[in-house]
Order: sequence, then C-alpha cells, then structure tokens
Amino acid sequence: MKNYSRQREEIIKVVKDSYNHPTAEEIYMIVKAKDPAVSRSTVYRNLGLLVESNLIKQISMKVGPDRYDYMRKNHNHAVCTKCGKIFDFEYSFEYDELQKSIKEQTGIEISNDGIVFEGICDSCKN
Amino acid sequence: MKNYSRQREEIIKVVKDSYNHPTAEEIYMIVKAKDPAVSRSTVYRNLGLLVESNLIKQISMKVGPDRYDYMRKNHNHAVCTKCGKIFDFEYSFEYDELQKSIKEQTGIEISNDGIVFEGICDSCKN
DNA sequence: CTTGAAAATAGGAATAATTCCTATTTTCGG
DNA sequence: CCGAAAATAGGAATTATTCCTATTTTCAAG
Repeated sequence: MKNYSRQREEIIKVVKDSYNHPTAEEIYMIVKAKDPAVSRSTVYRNLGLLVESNLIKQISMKVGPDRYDYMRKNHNHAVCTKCGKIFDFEYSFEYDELQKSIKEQTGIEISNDGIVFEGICDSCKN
Repeated sequence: MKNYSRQREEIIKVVKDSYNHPTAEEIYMIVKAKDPAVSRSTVYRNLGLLVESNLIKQISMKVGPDRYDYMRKNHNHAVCTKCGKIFDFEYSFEYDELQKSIKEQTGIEISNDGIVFEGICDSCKN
C-alpha cells in the first residue's frame, strides 16, 4: 500500500460500488472488463491489503468463497449458514460491557463490526 | 443419520473429548489411530451431518481450515482474524430484542450460539 | 529529467481443503 | 433371513486461494 497503482484503485472502486458482497472472483471479472490484463493474484493480494488496512471487510462463510464488503456506516451482517447468503441490518449495541468481558476472558479486542450473526434464512427453512 | 455406524460414533466421541476446536484433518487422524480403515470422506460427511443436527458447531475462519466444537453449555467463540485462534468465553446476553430485530430486517433466525466475535488477539498485536 | 531501489504486477503453477464419484459393505425393519 | 436404504472406503476432481518468478511501474533523491 505504498505506491499508487490503477489496478488497486479500480479494485477499491468496484468493491465500493457493489452492494451485494461480491466474491474475489466476481470482483476480478468486473475489474477485468475494464482492464483485461489484470490478474487474479493482483485482486487477491489487494483485497488482502485492503482488509488489513480496514478499508473493506472480509466475510468468511460455511459455504462458498469469501465475500467482501466496503466499510460504510454502521451496519452488521447476518449470514445464512445454509445457503451462505449475507443480509445487512442495522442495530446499535451496548458493546462496552461485552467488549470488556471478552477482552478479559480471551484477550481479544473486538470492534463494532467484529460480530457476525449466523442463522437460517427464510427460504432455507424449507 | 438413520443407521448406526461405529465410525460415526467414534467421530462424535473424538469431537466431544476435544477441547481445542479440532480441524477435520485432526479429527480424521485421531479416529484413524483407532480405526485405520476410516476414510476422510466419512469424517467430512459425518461432521456435516452432525453440524446439521446441531450436535456440533462448525467454525469458519479467515485463516486455515474449518474447526469443530462439541455443543456444551452456553459458551461463545471469539476468533482472532489474524492467527485464527479460537477462544471460548462465557457471557449471557439479552438476545430477545436483538433477535427480533434481525428477524424482522433479514428474515434470519439466529440462535444463542449463532454469534461469532472477531478481533485481534494479544499475541497478534505485535 | 534520469536513475535505482522498492513496490506492484501478470501469468500460471502449486497447494490446501473439501466435495464428489463409484463400487462395496453394513444396518435394520418386516 | 432378505432387501432396500444407508453408510462406507478410496481416490479423483474441484474450488478457492496462495505462491513463485520474471517483468514493469512508481516515486523520491540527485
């Protein structure tokens, strides 16, 4: 993340403009449409860097490849453990006490977006 | 999950006796020590079935293979997104309102153990 | 401007984890 | 017992991701 590259800029733009939690492959295809020479490694490497610097969020699921989400306002993710679909929702918590308790018991410091909610979605209940 | 098989029984036993969130491979190796003819597919298939029937919990992480945990009392998981280590902790929430809100907004019904907490652990802060 | 070192890239091979396939064996209700 | 359904072993295949190497690009200092 030290030097400028148009590939990285384009990758950021694509994730930012996507509101459906795209996979690395999907991002790759969209970027490729504009810049046919881009390579998968570049996409994967940059996604990793962007996650590390907290610009985007990576969501691992039980089914299918990881998904990426641009960091906006305060929204959380609910994941269906059956089909892997991701739903956004808004909710403001009283984290303080919980965070402190987790920190004490495990040493892990969680952030507001560090909570993933898992369950079964409507259409998978059949 | 209709007919009895000693392979499945052994797999359950191994997960139940493990308190360190073993991977499928680790479970396979332990079962294999007792029953050298067991195959990986059997382990994977049964873990899937057991997760489905809520006897064990599957934990996907950003790094490394999935891990499995026998369902005991009320404990939650905090995952380090850097090294993938999983920590158990205890905390009782007031879920009702939160659950209702998620249900309304996304259609997803989460259970008490359907919340994964992510952050950075102590030793990864260096 | 040049230049040179660090950063980034393309392209594809390699790896890791998991799923899938097929033939065989086991279970268990009637 | 017997037969259908369930489960299995063994390994091939697939999928997602990481790794490798040679080349290109960026950018700060002279």
